[in-house]
Amino acid sequence: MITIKQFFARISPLKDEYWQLFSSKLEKREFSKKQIILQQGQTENYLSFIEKGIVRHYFPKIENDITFDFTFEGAFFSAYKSFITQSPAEYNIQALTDISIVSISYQNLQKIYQTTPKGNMFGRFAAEGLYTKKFNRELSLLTLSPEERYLALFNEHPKLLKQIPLKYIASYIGITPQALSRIRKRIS
Amino acid sequence: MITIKQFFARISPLKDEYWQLFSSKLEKREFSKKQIILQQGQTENYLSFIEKGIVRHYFPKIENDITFDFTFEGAFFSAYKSFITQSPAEYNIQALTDISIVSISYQNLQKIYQTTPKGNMFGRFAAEGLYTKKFNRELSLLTLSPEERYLALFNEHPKLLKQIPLKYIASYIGITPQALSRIRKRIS
DNA sequence: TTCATTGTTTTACATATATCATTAAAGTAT
DNA sequence: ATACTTTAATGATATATGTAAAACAATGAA
Repeated sequence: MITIKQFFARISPLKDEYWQLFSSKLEKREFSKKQIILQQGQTENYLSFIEKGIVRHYFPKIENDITFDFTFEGAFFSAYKSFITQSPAEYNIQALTDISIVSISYQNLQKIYQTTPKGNMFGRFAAEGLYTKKFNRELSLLTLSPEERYLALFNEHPKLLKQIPLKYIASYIGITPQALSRIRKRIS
Repeated sequence: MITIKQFFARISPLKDEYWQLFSSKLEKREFSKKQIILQQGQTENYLSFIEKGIVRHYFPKIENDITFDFTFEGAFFSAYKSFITQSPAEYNIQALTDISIVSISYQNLQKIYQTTPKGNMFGRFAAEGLYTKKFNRELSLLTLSPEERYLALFNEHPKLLKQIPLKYIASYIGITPQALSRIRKRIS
């Protein structure tokens, strides 16, 4: 469990007065395991911070979903393109565990942008974080083997990973569930 | 050859008055083939539009560079993270051909942001484009085979691809030059 | 033009993953 | 508890890519 307040406290340029403004706009939301948080075709209304739990981003397919992202405790998520353009999302977001998230709506974020000159700081911070994550992901897919990607993920989130079904992790790594099962056997 | 003015004409929300303001800040720059546009460690000062030529983004390595991006005519490029945070770039950007680009500096872009209420529109547009490119790239690396990635790239830029050394394309696709050589033979 | 360097292709072999099939285990619903 | 469904593990086989070495081609510098 990591509260958004703790998270903010670590971002030095964002002072108390900003937090006051910001926290007044936050909405606490809860979802149960396997629940769909955002469905393909809906427009993303929130930028969300995970206080507890794990979230999965995927393209729903008849045969096999394509899982392309996980978000863990202490990080922001959103169907970002849908959020900033306010157009329909291309994919689903799902709770993999029971989760607690804290969200700010598109409308409220716009208000903050307009209320204070430093308003954009948070939006930029979130955008940078999401962009950096995608960038690192690209490098991971480009330069590491599936086994190395699994180990990297495992080292970052050893406990949390145990709560994710193997087939989703396999898809995220870019291999079949069979192959991941063998990798696990090999490295154990 | 695609001018930035033609590009702007296609973005309907950005009207003439915006173009007037914007174009006055643009700097035309030229680089010759193989020239380094931005070196690792330098801070990116520009967001640039390619009117003519091809650009390569890569991590310089002793043994083998890691080429992770190409930008072609008619698109924007920047060491984006370096640009928005005004901190040192992690990688190199190089001209693969003689190129003509049109750039706007960080300072001038900030001025535009402050001058007009619609100022952010352009910045957002550029950011969206770069984010979308990374997103599609992630899907490509996740769901396509190296051969399929090569064919996709080839179909998008059949002529331009001929101007890029095989080893850079191989790195971008995530395979060795030998493997790409075999793929080319196989599909020809 | 010549020589040296760099880039590309080819061959041989090792290996990891894909695919298909089967069995075991876990999870879900009745 | 039982039956049913989904997920995971295992085995056999095929294939694409990695690696290493060598030949060949293209490029650039002197």
